[in-house]
Amino acid sequence: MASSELSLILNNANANLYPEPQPHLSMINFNSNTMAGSWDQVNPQMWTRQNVLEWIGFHVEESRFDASLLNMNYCNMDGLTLCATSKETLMGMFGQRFGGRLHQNLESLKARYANDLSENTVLSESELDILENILHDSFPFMHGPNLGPLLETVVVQSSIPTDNSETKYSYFDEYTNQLTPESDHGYDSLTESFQSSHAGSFLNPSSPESSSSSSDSDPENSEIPFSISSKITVKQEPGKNQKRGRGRPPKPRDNEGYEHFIQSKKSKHAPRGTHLWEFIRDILIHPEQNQGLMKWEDRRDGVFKFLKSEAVAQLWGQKKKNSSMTYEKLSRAMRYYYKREILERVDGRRLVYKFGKNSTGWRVEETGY
DNA sequence: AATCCGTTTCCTGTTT
DNA sequence: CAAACAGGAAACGGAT
Repeated sequence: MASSELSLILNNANANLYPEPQPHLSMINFNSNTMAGSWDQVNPQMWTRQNVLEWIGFHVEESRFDASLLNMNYCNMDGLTLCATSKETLMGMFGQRFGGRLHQNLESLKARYANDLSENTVLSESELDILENILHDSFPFMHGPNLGPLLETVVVQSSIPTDNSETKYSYFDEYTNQLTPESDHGYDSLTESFQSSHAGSFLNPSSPESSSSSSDSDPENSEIPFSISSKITVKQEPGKNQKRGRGRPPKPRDNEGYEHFIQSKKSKHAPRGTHLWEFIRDILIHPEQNQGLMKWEDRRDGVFKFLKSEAVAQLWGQKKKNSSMTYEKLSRAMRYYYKREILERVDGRRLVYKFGKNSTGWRVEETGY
């Protein structure tokens, strides 16, 4: 291949995949390992505040949403409260897109546990009254008609089966071509220009935590607008079907979840740029951008192939500011992934690899296509 | 300062 | 024969 052609490919691919560094992003890392957290194993109605935070964080990561625009007050609620929140309200709190996305995902999670719940989640009249009052308190900006659906969410939706096909990941459609699904290290990608143009206005207009990096973000003083589960309990047969994690829940201590929400990016594994496997994944899931560098061999199984191995290596090197990167060296790093089960071996097929169980963000269900 | 992690570099040998 | 694959060993650079 002529070197000019190669450099053209590299420049285009890099420009497409990684357009502009975006310093304001990635201020928050909700979960450095980016897999769904423990919330994924638990009925949303049983989520602790921590679970809710992790869940929001997961979606922030996954959609590469600019977390600094979140109003943290809106994130401080438990699962029951969350489940009681209507789509409209979520959109009001988190914006049309992100709120809608959260809602969609919440619906499918609720549906997943609908059967368990239908027999247990019955609120008494008095509980309903209390709930209604709480909801009024929690959403003072909402009036009459909005609360009806909110209540219905708690009482009715938990028993709705998975029939609302429209909700199933359909939110991905509008993101599909722009989003890099979750990634634990917030490196720049083509999603970011998208981010900045969509994350705007709705959130955080008055949030005290918004951008101030200084001393004012004091979680102790932040308001906690929602708390239902602390005042109301869902009726359950004692000891029956209590779908919650084993043992003692992670030490919560009010507002610590909030703290964690803010801090985790700083404290845990800070961003170190992308990992190789994420880089590869992102090439694959943006086929329109990848200049024929790689292709899926089996999309569902996560099997893929290098078409231009040296070009990919150059691109990787370019990203790491290492002009001497070669496929030979890159492939050594790939082979290290076998042990960690980020990749699986594919025997007898040259330049073919397969994503393993410890990789995320490449599946159809995750990317939406 | 020490250590850990995820590579990067180099190398020898094997397979396709 | 060339290109890939396999992995050991050691070095490296960033982060904790």
